[in-house]
Amino acid sequence: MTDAPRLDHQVCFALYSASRAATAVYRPVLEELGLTYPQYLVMLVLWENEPRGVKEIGEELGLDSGTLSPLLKRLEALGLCERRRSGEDERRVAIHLTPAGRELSGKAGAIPQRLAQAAGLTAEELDQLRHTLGRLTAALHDAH
Amino acid sequence: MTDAPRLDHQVCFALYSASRAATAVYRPVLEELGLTYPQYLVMLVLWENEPRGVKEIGEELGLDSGTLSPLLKRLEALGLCERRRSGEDERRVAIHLTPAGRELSGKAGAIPQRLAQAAGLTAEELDQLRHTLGRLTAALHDAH
DNA sequence: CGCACTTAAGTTGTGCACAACTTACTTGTG
DNA sequence: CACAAGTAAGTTGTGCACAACTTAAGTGCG
Repeated sequence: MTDAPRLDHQVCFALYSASRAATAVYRPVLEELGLTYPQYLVMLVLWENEPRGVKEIGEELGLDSGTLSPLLKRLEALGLCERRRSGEDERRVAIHLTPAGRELSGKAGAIPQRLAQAAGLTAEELDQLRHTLGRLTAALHDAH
Repeated sequence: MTDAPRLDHQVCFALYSASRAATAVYRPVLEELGLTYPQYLVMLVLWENEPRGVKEIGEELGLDSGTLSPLLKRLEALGLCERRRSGEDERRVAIHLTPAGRELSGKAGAIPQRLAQAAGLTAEELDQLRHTLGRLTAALHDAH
């Protein structure tokens, strides 16, 4: 057996480690806002455009209702959003931001710079990394 | 506000997405072995060298006893390892592989190639990605 | 020696991920 | 219209991650 299989494992482990390290950098900053990283991602989606259905949010983030339903209830309990049954389609739940939820966007503006500062990579390297990861994720999804 | 902060967020999200997509590719293969991805990582550490203390395994993988203690109990329940209190230092628990645990290494040998096939990247790109992720993870850890 | 300090592992509690399932609503087809 | 099929959201159960804490064993200094 060559060492090639070993290398591939390390790519997967490298992704797993880097992802956890990145969210660990975000954690103390997000804690000031009272958000977890997945909650922050949902807020980013809503800040971009709202109201949104649970399924739409899930498609943006690659999460299903099993993850999002309880998460959205927690955001509602924090007073950041409201869940309203759609009138046209009673199956849908439209997620609306509250004024407090909209306001949080301002406080969150400076957050992403923390990662850039902590990353130890140049802007070009970060850009290339993002691009490679995007291609990788798409290919992995195609592989089911 | 420029769009630079936005980009940085996307790097973090790209890591998060790629990591989940990669473990999703591993999942059905590991399911045949009855392992989850974190359990597989622990087995990789043990296949390399055993017995190991819980703390040593944790240092290799960046996990603490809060994660590893229950995980190791599940591996023990699967009959893959044994947890024995060390004689010299009664605080330590040495994790030994069972014959079944050692045998699983053979079945697991072909696993990492699946990711390579599904990745849609060249070997050089994977190698460079691994290297960049390693630098990134180290820098993020330095930033506490 | 005695006792504070440190360390290894485990426990508890919260919040994701994800599979599998349920419920309720909508849509398409005869 | 009726009803099978499809769809949106929620529920249940398992297994990580991680913070905060506990327990028990080793270490070092006065």
